Amino acid sequence: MSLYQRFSAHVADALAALTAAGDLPAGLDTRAVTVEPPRDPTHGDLATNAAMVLARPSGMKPRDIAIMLAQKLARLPDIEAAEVAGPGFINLTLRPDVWRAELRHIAAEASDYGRSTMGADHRVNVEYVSANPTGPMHMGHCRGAVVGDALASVLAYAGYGVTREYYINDAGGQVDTLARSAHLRYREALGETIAIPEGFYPGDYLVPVGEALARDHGDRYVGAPEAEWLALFRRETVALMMIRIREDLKLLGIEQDVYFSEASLGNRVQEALETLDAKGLIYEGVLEAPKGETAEDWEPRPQTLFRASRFGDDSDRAMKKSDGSWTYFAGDVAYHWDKLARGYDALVDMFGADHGGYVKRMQAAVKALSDGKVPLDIKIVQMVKLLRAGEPVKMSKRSGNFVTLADVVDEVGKDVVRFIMLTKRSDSQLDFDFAKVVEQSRDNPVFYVQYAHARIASARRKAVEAGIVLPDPDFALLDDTDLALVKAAAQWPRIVEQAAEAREPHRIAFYLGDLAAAFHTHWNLGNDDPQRRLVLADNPALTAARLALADAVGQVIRNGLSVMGVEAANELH
RNA sequence: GCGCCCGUAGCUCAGUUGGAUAGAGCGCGGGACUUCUAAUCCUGAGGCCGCAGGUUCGAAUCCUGCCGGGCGCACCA
Repeated sequence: MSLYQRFSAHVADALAALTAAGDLPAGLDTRAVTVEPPRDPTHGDLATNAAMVLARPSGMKPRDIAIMLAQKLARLPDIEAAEVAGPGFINLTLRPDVWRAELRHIAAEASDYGRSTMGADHRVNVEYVSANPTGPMHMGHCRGAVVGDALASVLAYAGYGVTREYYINDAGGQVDTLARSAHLRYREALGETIAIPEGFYPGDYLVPVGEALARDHGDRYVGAPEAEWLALFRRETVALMMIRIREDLKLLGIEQDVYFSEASLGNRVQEALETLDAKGLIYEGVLEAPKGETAEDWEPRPQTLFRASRFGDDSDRAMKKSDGSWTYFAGDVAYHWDKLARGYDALVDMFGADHGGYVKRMQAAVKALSDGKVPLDIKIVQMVKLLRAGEPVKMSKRSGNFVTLADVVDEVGKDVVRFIMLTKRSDSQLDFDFAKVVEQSRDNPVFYVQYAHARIASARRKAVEAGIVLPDPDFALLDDTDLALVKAAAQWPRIVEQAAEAREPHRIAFYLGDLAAAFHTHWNLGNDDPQRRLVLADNPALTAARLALADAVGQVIRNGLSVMGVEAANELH
């Protein structure tokens, strides 16, 4: 039980006692009662809004409730002061020993400090990346990959059962184009001089694919009609591309649990359609022409439609094209139907910004298929603008000349890429400047956090080098200035729960920045006052206590970084 | 025309899901330090939270309507 949960329970107990004594009416709804650290630290360590929330339903004045509640809370041994403030807040100041105990708690829990049970008994499927297997990973995929992966980690850390999943779009026309492009490279590998026509994939990455195909099949398919090789080339090329993609993802430390092939859906598409049909949600019809800009080639066509508009979408959506073949959407419906069948309590999809228009129909489908029981949360990930010392990096998709994920990881490192991708809310645009992200300065949050961790490690090294014999730490030696650091570290369990609840992993990065700042501030006190330094050669007892304090901060930084998929450094170069 | 996202300090962004006097970094003003706990630090100024209403004890946060920016708008994936 975290510190916050403990005091939450104290407040609940106090309210129950007041109710039992007849000071509060029975049956009050206390769900809106919160116990949180106030924004302004001068207001104490914790504050509760209980009196204000309960004023109306109890027909009492907030201050009257607050005074009664504060008196009860003030009697608790862990609480130094309980004061009524403002419109009816109760500000709680905890005894310093509470923070000393928390310090022991951090040390004891170590890498588990901050883990939560909030997600126990809940299984969540997080689908991310899901890049088309038509080329290696480039930077466009990178952010969704990192954010999705970190989100999955946050949820796991918060106790959810998490499946990390990748949907392979290996069934559409793009994959045929890929197979044809690979066939060209195959002929090239056998000695032909080829020209790559417009509309084919021109990238060099298909050269080794062509070589592999040539190795495996000889010249059997050189002059053969497409029907003889297309399916084979499609399958083998996709398989090779997926190997490549998984290697790329591994460079970022990402390994997903399930790689789900669209092509493997088979008759599940039909089954999903029938499931919807049984609910009366499928019909043959003609969609209205889109308003506004008149599409030049629009004409009314009868299609098999899903009544998405009943579930909040703007329009009904086609499951089958006018020629009777499945739409991409139909496959995705079947895929989500499959996920539902696997028994998840919640689904999360990461979408690129350009797929924003797809959100409502997907949610409509899941709502329809699960009878509204399983929420589908779709997170939109905005573009990353690549810069080099302030100048935009030029990319041309046509020539196949894009910045690959592998190149970027190679240049700046996995940890930098991952951290930077989490330094902003995922639905806002992000600048990624190759120069800035490796800069060693206060401006660079990666460095700033790593530097704090490295300083902590170096302080202990220094104590050892100085030959200081450290006794067991006695936290009674720590004063309020030291304990302020514990308060910052003790926020971690809350941050985990908030990030999981909001499904916003960037909160971890922001928190670590704050925690690092608190540590650096504490460290800097030693500049003016040598007695405030962590390592004091003439005071082994205080050194031991301060180093243990620093270790606790280091532990929390490590825990946070590990959720982000970033390694903590013990020294920087 | 419709839908979604966004609008917070000069700039880049946070903002504990409705809490108290709205925060951080950069930049700007002032100061400290000639060092190794300075790969800086302290401090100050800077705000109509796009605008106008509404909901309530209380709104940057929720609702409505405008204004401004981005994205998407039948069979592609």
